[in-house]
Amino acid sequence: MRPFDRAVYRLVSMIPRGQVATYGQIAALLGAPRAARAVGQAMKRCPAGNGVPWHRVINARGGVSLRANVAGMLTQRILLEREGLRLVGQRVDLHRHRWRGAKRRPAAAPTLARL
DNA sequence: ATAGTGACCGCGT
DNA sequence: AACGCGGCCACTA
Repeated sequence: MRPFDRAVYRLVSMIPRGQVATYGQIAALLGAPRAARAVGQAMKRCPAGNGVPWHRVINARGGVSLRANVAGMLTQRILLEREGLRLVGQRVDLHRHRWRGAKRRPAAAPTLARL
């Protein structure tokens, strides 16, 4: 398993029950604020039944993202509802449930480091 | 090493 | 408010 993937799973595992994080948020916490898509790919490859609360990762609009299997989307929504999240239509109320637990890392724009 | 891909994101119609 | 477009960057073939 790739280091990046592990880092993503480790972070996702810290999201408490009843709260959610966005792909971009996870990316930012990893120090790569522009790598939201990569986080999505990591989640896509997330092995099932490994204890990682994959359903707590949603997109910036509070919606469930899944291309391939529609069943997966429903599953995610059901899991979220089961955790008592307040849904506004098809979307999670981010203002209310966004995870604020992890500390930001020193930051210093990683994009600049690339120059 | 290079080119293609996408469970994203933010901004402009 | 909803939709489209282009940038992004880690991963894959």
